[in-house]
Amino acid sequence: MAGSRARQRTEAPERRRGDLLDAALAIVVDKGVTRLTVDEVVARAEVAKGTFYLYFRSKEQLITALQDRFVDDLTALQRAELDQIDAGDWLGRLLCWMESSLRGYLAHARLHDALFHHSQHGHEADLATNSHAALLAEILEAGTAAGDFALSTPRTAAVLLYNVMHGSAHYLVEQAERSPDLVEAVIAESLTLCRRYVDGT
Amino acid sequence: MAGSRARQRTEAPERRRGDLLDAALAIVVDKGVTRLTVDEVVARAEVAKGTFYLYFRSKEQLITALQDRFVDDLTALQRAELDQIDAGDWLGRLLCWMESSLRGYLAHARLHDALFHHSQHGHEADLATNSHAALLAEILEAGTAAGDFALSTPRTAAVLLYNVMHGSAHYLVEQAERSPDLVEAVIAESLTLCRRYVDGT
DNA sequence: ACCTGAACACCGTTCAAGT
DNA sequence: ACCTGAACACCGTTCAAGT
Repeated sequence: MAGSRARQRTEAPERRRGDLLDAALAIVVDKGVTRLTVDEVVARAEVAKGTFYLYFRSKEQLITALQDRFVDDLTALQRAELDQIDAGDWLGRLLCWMESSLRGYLAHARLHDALFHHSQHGHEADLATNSHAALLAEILEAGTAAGDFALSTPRTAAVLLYNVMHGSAHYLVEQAERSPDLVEAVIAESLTLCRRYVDGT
Repeated sequence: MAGSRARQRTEAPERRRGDLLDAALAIVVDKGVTRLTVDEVVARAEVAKGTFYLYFRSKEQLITALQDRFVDDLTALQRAELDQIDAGDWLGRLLCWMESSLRGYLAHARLHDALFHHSQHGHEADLATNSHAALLAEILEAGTAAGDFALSTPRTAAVLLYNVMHGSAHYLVEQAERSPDLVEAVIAESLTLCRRYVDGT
């Protein structure tokens, strides 16, 4: 999207780095992480091969940077959605988090799958490094404090529910014959699980 | 474990294949899939490099074969555990599946992590190809038929609960300071989730 | 300071030649 | 039929030389 013509000898470093990330993103989307080569990244970004290593320590660190950007973007979008919900409606927030996460991941299925389904160190459900899971933890803690949720350890519950969401999204992405019905069924069942789980007995 | 001395010029093909798998397994455990090289596999199995390609189409197919063996072994063990539970106790079976899966994965944490946390095509929650998830689906269907579980779509529920288990196990494996307390807390919370979820309202 | 691209090292895969 | 290992191809990383 950032078309640069008549490139100067040197660019603002942040711009260069962004160009490389954008180039890598496009490649990952259509070939996956494994078949992405540094050669192709630098060709697309129109820089020499050595330049790549001025901005990234390795191919692996490039992928990590892409993952971070992906999660941060998604979380920011969701925070905006959540802000539309009435203060105090904690169950509503939880269901919103679950449903919009599932739909969000599905909307970016190819990228999500390509980025996360292979890497060495997944943040996955780690509340300390995954801002998306942390958002869920916030909701569960607040709802529990408000007396709406019957959870003895909201942060542990966040890990479990994050995995329900993440695994379900992944499952839907993998299903070759992914009918809209299947998507809706999995989302509905995920919301039922949320409701019953936080409700206590 | 299978010590072969004074190797013959040719071996029984199944034996050869097993030797290669065993060699690969040992390497994966201590270096991970990415740093496993075909060179090291053939060195450990004491065959020439070309021989590897008589038994496996590629390095990737070797990893898939290792994954399949891992899941099959684990499922077989669990089936034996489940057979010890009173017929008709479906909640007991479900809780047994959840707890013993978590403990089983943790016991083989390094291998599980090394094998599955990077691959291109995860069976993950696919009931058709993952015999371990299928076992859970069996329990949920039977328990629902018996009227013990209030699940409208047991097979979808199986996907969700499989992801709770798998994700939680993975989370525990990742946690650097994994205290026994954390393990117990996550297991207890997983069982609570199971109970509340299948119980209905 | 930032950039270049040739050279290097590593490793997955193939294949002509052996028994 | 099964096995060998040298040769090939590919690609991540480095580094001496340029502006």
